Amino acid sequence: MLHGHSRSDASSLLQSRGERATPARKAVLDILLGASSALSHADIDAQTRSRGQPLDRVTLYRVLDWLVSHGLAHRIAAEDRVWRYNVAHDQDHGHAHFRCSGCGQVFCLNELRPAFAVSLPEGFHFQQAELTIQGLCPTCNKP
Amino acid sequence: MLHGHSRSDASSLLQSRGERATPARKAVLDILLGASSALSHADIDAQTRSRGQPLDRVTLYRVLDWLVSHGLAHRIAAEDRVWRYNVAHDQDHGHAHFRCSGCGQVFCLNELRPAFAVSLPEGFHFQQAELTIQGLCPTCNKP
DNA sequence: CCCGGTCATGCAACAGGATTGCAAATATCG
DNA sequence: CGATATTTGCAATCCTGTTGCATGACCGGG
Repeated sequence: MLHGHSRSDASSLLQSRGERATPARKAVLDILLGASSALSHADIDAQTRSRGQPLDRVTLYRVLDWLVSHGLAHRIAAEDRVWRYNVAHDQDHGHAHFRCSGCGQVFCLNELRPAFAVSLPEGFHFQQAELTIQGLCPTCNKP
Repeated sequence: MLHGHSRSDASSLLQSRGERATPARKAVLDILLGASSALSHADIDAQTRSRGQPLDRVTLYRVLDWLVSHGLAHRIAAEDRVWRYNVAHDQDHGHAHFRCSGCGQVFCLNELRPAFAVSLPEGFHFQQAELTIQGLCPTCNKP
């Protein structure tokens, strides 16, 4: 998987916010920056492990929570009841997600900003909407 | 909570499909028919218990699975990673859900059929879309 | 430079939801 | 009625995620 990010991106991203750039945070953020789809805790754990710098399960959970609460990552709940994370893109306007019914991977569709006219039943108060599209990802779509 | 369903609705619904109308299925389906929002396993368990006909945890899971796989119920995964169920309404066109950020309850919005122009990235194959709206339910919306 | 406090990490134990295996009970069909 | 298939219940297990607590790293002030 080719991509243009390097370790330093993660560091500088953290530093530019005046936050501590600890090894765990740098590693996790770097992994997220290099991912092409949203990653689960298990995915990230596997990557830290294969990089030879395994993190404690709990530490990983806490780093992810920290990244989310500091606006650096975004957390997605999918049908399989597993949290998935990706780097937060600009605003947190309710964007759309794509879930592959073949492999279960979740992709963020940042471009897609569907307009829909919402008319809720009496008494309901609207706050935010999220669109989830299900289908086949490029890999699973191949014959 | 007033509603017009009775035990016999569940029975006849099952029988009209030529399926076994066991006590467990009748009870669960009846509960679902009388619910105003999607119910979790715990919700349904509590109701069977308060009715004096408690079901085994596992039996309840299996009855729910059975109902879903036979098109009688619909299963929803919410942010809290708890399955919720409601009676399946006609077609299974991807409909919309409302999740209350106050109490966590999930409501099915059967009427809402938002139109959105989906243009997926190259290689992705569309199957179905689902809209989740977050906000406050009538109860939590009261001052 | 060192001390004291704050923040981060790791380990262990736990929690809650859901699933699996297996045996007993129940229903269906010939 | 008896053979067969389906349902139910119980126990044990799994999987994801959390909490408590002690240790270790970092930072800022003297």
